[in-house]
Amino acid sequence: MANSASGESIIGRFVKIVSAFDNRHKSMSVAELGRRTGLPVTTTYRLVNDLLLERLLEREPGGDVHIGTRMWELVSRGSKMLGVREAALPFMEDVQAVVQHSTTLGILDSDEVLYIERIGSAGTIVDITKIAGRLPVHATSSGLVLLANSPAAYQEIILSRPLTKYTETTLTDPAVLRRHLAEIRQRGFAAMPGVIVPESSGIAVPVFGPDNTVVAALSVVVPRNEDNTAARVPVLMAAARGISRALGWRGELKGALRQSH
Amino acid sequence: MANSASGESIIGRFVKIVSAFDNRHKSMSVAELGRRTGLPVTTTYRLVNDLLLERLLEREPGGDVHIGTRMWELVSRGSKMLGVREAALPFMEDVQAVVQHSTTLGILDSDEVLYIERIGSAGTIVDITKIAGRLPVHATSSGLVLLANSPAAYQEIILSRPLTKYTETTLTDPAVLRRHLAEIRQRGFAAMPGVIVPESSGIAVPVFGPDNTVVAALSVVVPRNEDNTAARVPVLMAAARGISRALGWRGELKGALRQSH
DNA sequence: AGCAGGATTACCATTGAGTGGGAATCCGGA
DNA sequence: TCCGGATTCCCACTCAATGGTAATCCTGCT
Repeated sequence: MANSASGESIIGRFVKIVSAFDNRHKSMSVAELGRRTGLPVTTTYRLVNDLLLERLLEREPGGDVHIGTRMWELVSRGSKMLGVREAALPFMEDVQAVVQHSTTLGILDSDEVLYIERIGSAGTIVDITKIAGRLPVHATSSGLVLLANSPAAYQEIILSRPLTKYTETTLTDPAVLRRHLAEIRQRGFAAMPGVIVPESSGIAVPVFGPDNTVVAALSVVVPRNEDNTAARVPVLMAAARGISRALGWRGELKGALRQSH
Repeated sequence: MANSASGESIIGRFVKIVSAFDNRHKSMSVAELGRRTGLPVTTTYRLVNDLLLERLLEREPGGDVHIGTRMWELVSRGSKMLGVREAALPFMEDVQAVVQHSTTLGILDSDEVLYIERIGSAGTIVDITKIAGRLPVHATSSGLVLLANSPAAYQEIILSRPLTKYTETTLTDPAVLRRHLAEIRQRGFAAMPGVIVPESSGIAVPVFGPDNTVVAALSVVVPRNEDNTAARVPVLMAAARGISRALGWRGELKGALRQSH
């Protein structure tokens, strides 16, 4: 589906171009953009011009281009995620005020955890979480909470793959994980010490949507030595319930009704 | 530049499609999408499929489509705005804790103010500001702060157009506005009672970037009757300085140096 | 079940937008 | 001034994109 010799659609090339920008490369010359994407020079320039016309890219004085405001605007107006993020923000601040380290909000996206918001006091802990960053489900507390509340079929897909062992405490045995997931589902939270970075541990709880499904995971990352789980879980749970309610969740009514059938 | 009868590029159509989604229409059937965009049926389906492949759009169980996670991710990783937003968030929370009404962060984007973040207590005041919302520069405190710190040429472009008078207090006379802008630039803040909605008034201050230019405006919206400007300005200014510093601003050094030449 | 009306997919001839190599031009630094 | 890279211009080729029409799939209604 494409006019190009390499057989890509314009949409594909568009994604390539936008993907060329990241945390470390927020702007670059068109020539460099061409190099990074591997697209032919002329093609790059033509496409970039189209994008500039639509203000999806913007040209800065030096000649370099960067992702345009329009792009952000389009996404923000129509994206469903913004609802969750906005509803969560005040509660996250509350959690952050108490826990003081690093509070994150993550959702499940194509077999990984995608962090859509993060609050962290200036110079805190080792926390590799970044906004719009991704981490594997099996090695994060958020991921395990999300996985535990996913359809069984999905769980099996994840569990049946080779799981990377990041640290000594990372769980990689499907059987052990399955047991853990059941526990998490029942207790309502996941506490994972040093699963991906040895020095810090994460605690996560589920956030519910109107239809009683889990839409996100709220979590805190704290230094492993002061990992006071018992005290933190209630704080997180209260915040998560607040977020859930703001999203239109009405307690566990539905679940109860379903059981009565 | 397009294959289409109507003479649009694919990029243009892509924008049309994404634009079809907004606050009130976060998901819809492909057919409706076609209607809203005015694109031929077949074309819509083909394009949507391309977008689904790249995960820029996502299909939900019912068959409706909505803007994909990938879209948000791409933008968030490369966009320059995120830096400002993230740096500002904690300070905005501080302001919000004191002022209690509604705190916003806005930037200048093609002759309007684009609000990139907003915090508001649950049920507060009349405040039409929305995240990713736009308002005219001449009728908002944020807009006036941004305009006051823009190149003179840009100011003149704005002032030379017909300016809508939203309420009795909206300034529309170029001469008066010019004087106001000078004042704002000198005093370092703008306080506008009921410029766009009669019942509420806004106070805004500039946020500086590393090169000492104004990159955003921090503002609060309060009920007009308790418009305690004198008390609010220092709070805002302190926060704005904090944000600026987080962005790499180093006081007014550069300005001072320039003067010494 | 059978039917109406819309959403979705399949088919297909047509064509001009997109393509990309190459050359000319425009920079900024040595 | 010269040089190397970035950017723009030029242009012939061609297949991806186009957009009708028609078939098929749903879904709710009678």
